[in-house]
Amino acid sequence: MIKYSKQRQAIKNQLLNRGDHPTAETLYSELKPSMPNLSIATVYRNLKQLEGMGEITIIITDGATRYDYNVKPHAHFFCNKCGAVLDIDTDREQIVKIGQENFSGSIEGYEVNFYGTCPDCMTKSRA
Amino acid sequence: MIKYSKQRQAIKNQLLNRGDHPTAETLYSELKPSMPNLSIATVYRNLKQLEGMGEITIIITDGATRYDYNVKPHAHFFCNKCGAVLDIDTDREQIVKIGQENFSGSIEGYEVNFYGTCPDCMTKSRA
DNA sequence: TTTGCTGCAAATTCTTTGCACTGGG
DNA sequence: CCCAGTGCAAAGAATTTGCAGCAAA
Repeated sequence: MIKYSKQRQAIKNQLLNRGDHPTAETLYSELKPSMPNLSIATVYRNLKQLEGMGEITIIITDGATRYDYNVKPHAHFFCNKCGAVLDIDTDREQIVKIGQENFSGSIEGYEVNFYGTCPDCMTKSRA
Repeated sequence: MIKYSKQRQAIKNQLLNRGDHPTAETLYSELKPSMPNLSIATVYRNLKQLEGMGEITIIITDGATRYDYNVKPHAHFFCNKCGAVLDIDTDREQIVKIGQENFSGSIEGYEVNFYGTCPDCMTKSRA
């Protein structure tokens, strides 16, 4: 049985409020001030548990793993200039269809990552 | 200037001959018998260098990083049953278009991973 | 000869685990 | 009460780095 814990609640809130894709370390250091004896292990344990319950999604990146509250199927965009990680809405049907075209197995899930220059950096470099 | 090294050559060959997506550890243990004082550090260094030169592609996975000789744009398929990593040909244009539909930045590259049951496992479970 | 490459081992980084303790149900 | 959840520190796994010797160019 899953019990309530204020640590888990705080982690969920933080992820939800940020709306972006922080690492476990980031969440930890943001929560630490208000919960001085929070442990990084607790953060990892809860993130893993939340993922198991389907409440969050993990994003495997070079270096550290990132976590995402978003439930809707979408893709991620990694800016090569500033390192930002953004969401891009994509149509599940279309993606799966493309994969299925040249593959006879069964596709149950997918993950799409785009790389390039984010709108912000494009604006900056134009200035 | 990049110098020839038999270690690097061996790593490239192994990657090319296998045709699949081994981890650095796998390559290392396969080459070790014929090169007894090969070091895992050398394997990592060369894989990173080859990636920088564009000769190979890295695939970031849960756990360990995998390496791929394939240059053509394609997607990867991860079998949830047997853990196999396979290639799926995909059309670059189509994928980038889908991303671009809801995003104003510039998409320069992408990576697509599919998850599901591979043809082999489908056959087995049917038996 | 010069400078990249190698092997080795130690160091890092990210994440997980063991354990005694606390607190929700 | 009982067991999931916690904090801490130690353990792990994957990868990187420092350095002295070796070997391409």
